[in-house]
Amino acid sequence: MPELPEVETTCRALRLNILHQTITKINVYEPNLRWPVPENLANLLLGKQFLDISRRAKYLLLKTDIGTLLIHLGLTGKLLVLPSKTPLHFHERIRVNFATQKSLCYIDQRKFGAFLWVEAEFYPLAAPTGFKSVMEDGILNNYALNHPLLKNIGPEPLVAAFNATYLYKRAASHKIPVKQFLLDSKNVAGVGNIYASEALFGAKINPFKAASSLTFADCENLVIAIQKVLEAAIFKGGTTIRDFASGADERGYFQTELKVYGRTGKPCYACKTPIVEIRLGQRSTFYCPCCQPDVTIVSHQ
DNA sequence: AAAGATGCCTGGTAGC
DNA sequence: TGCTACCAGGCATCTT
Repeated sequence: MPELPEVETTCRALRLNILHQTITKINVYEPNLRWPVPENLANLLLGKQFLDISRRAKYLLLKTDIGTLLIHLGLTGKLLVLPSKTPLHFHERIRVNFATQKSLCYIDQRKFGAFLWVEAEFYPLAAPTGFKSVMEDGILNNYALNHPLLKNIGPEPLVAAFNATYLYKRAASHKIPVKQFLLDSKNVAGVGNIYASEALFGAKINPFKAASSLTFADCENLVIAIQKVLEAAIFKGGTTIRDFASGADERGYFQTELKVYGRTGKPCYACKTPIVEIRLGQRSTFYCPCCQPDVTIVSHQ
């Protein structure tokens, strides 16, 4: 499933491959994604160019002069840039053809993704607090978009606004386990199930620990761990960008570096203790009971 | 008002 | 072999 690093890698690949190319044809083979694909999508996009491509959480924002195409990859979505003559993929739902004889192919087996349209009148807006650094860092290229799906999303994990001070303050009012806290995009954008477990391992924090009981030091460690694991995955994804053009992108980016996710019963890389799998908020959660001890306070008389 | 819990969408796969 | 349960991300909706 595409996590934030995959979406970011896709974003960068699209930027390299399809910016400023005139759209010549749009085929919608399956209009019933998570929400219906706008019926007039082809009319809207014909003759247009994508002038800017950015990411917010796990959403891709492809901007034209009249509006923005908002894409979410869902569970199984994939965007590939292929030669226009490439035969239709079995699970291909949408294809956007360019004058350059390239095509943007949206392949999504389970149709959980989304292709939505946001009129230009809803942007640009002043960047919300904390997002200016995105551009400054040169890591991401976000801009504000006034859309209901985006407006309640918390800070991007890789920007300066996401720091221990923010996290400590935010977590203080949330009594749920920190694992679930991290999965709520209102708290931090785009941290999915895999990276939540991985980051907690990196920070040596038990996933059951109440968010509100995190110490400031916990938050410092957690911010660093989240950023480290995401950046490492993005770096890895970056080395596979060429695959987007060849269509040979079948590898996934995170299979190599996972330390706890999916490693139930296997020895912890740090201490050899078997990794434990539990359910937390209907989600698989993995941790090392030795490296991430449950720190429930036991009172002694 | 804000936090937390639950349900839903699809389709492949594991287990029987 | 054919059936059911389960799982995934994240939004909508309901409850507290």
